[in-house]
Amino acid sequence: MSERYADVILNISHESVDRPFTYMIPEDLCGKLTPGTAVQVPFGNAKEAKLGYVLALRKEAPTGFQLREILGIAEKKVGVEERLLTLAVWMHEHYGCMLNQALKTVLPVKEAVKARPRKTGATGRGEAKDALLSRELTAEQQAVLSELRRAETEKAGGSYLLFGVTGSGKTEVYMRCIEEQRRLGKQAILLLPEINLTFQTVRYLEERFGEEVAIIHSKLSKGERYRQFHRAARGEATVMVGPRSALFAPFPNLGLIIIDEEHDGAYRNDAVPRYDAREVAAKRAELAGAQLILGSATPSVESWQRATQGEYRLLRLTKRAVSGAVPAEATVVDLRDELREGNRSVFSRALSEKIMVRLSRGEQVMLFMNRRGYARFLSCRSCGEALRCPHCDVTLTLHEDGSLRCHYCGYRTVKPERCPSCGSPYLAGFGMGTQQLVEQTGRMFPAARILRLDADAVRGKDGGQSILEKFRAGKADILIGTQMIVKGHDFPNVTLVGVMAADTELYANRYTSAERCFQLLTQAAGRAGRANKRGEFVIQTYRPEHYAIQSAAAQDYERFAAAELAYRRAAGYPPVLHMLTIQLAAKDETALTRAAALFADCLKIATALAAEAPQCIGPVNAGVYRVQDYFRKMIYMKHACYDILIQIKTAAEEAFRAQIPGGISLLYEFV
DNA sequence: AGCACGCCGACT
DNA sequence: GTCGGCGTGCTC
Repeated sequence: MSERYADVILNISHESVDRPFTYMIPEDLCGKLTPGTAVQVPFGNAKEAKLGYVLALRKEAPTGFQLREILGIAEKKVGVEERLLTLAVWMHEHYGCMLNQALKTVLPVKEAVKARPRKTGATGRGEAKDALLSRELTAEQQAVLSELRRAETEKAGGSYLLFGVTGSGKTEVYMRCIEEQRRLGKQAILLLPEINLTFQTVRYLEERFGEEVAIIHSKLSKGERYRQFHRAARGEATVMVGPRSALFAPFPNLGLIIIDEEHDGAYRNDAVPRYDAREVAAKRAELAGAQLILGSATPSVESWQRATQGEYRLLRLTKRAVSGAVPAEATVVDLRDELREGNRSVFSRALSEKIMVRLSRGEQVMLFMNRRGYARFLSCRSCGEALRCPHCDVTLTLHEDGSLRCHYCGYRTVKPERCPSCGSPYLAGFGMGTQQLVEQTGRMFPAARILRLDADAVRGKDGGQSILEKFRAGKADILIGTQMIVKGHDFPNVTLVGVMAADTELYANRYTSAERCFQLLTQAAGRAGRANKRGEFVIQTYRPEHYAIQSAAAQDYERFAAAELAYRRAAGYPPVLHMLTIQLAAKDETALTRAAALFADCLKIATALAAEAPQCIGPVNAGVYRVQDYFRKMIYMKHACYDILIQIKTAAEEAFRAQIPGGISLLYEFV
């Protein structure tokens, strides 16, 4: 071995040392290091040795440095598999985070926790058996599987979009694919949105894969999490199931990555690095030569476009594998007509009639309203001023206990007696929230037992579990809530779902608002009617003609996707063009303005040097300009080629950092 | 991130 | 004269 030197990345979160350093490899470590090995190195004048990771081995040393020696291999650290390291570098470049932040993401647990006696799983064997396998596959499932198997023998890898209606048996297809990989001696990763990682799911998977499945979820302790990753690294586990972070399971011979409910927003990490698990999964699959399967009944438009353009192979499951469940019957109510006819209540006549029917039959109702609190804002009837948060550029939400709260920063104050700007005592609440909806529902249906589930109800005690259980047990007739209630939970006795104001989502100032609206409505529709009871679904709206509402009512995904893609094309939004958003934030507004202008200049210069010029918008103030006393400005860059955006961003950032001292935070996100 | 180096104010 | 403030700059 003539590789006498190693490039090491240090485990220090600071941009000034966020680059590799070259060290000599001492005699006794020769041949023992591979990319990803955790090592102890001397650094600067630091008294203690620093932890670092070998990034690459090299034969020649760079000149101009007095090289120092690696002290030794850091024990009790899981070495990073080489490809995972490559993945970290890729994430560093694509999401604008520091290398060591990317590393921390890729190796979620670095430190071994003292080995504790293993908890014997509370998993009772046998009970979940009936819920799974041994069922005959449908013809469609067979076809999908043989398609996947054929591709596997032709050449490893490939990406697939499994577009399957609810109840078409996607999960069974996943299970068979995972078993196939096991037979081939390869490992598989199954990603699920956190909300789907329920006790039942976990038990089902353990039934199916026994000791070979490693499951991670948010309630796991750090030590247990570490153990699961360690089992994957040592080959004790061959299947990793979990949320986004399960993507980084250190499997040596990964053969398959499945992302279930791929449209789910939970696949975007909201902390640094702001990665999209679907993109990272595609990259990891590419590096490992593994197959990638994205599954959904309502795919994201990005994935749909890729599938229709042949980048992903489209696999369809159009028929329900389970007989009985019928899609809910939808009614769209135009709220403008209600007002015209003199109905000033929040319940349209159609909705209140349908609620009455359910109540008389002893069936349950869910009402969805995407705004918590009592009233959206409090404003003065004399001068028109609304009460605003002193730290953010938003109005304060009125809560039923008389408090005024900021939903951005958590600021709280009591409702004043008089208007702070003119002294008038006439303050009135506008815009209804869930708390007021509970009140109004109680007035409208005095006999009904009502429960509320939103972020406020969830806070504290058991995270809303008792509310859900109470409702499931039939101890209430109507459940009122925010989007929390439409995700995941199934209540067999719910036969009516009402969306109080479908438009709130549409008016959100984002290019994805129609897609979000469609997804929420589709999920809400899915809550109505199970098995033998036909469900009904009522959408109240001021824009009944909108394609998101029309296609959600018709439960026609493809119609929605076509309309949405046409809109994205016309407006030049993703996935037609890639869009990089750059957010600059600072407490000092003047410094921010200066920094934003400087960044824009750096972008201009970087653009001039690049082969192709992206479209740049901004700097403009963020939709909510100030949050928690930080001012925020945005710059948007759009271009058909992803790499051009990365290249220009990287060059601009370098020039920018050379000129700006600090106090300005910079955030990148591909949207 | 750490730690040293360096160049100006009040102390035994 | 020197002890110590933290601005600036470097670490393979």
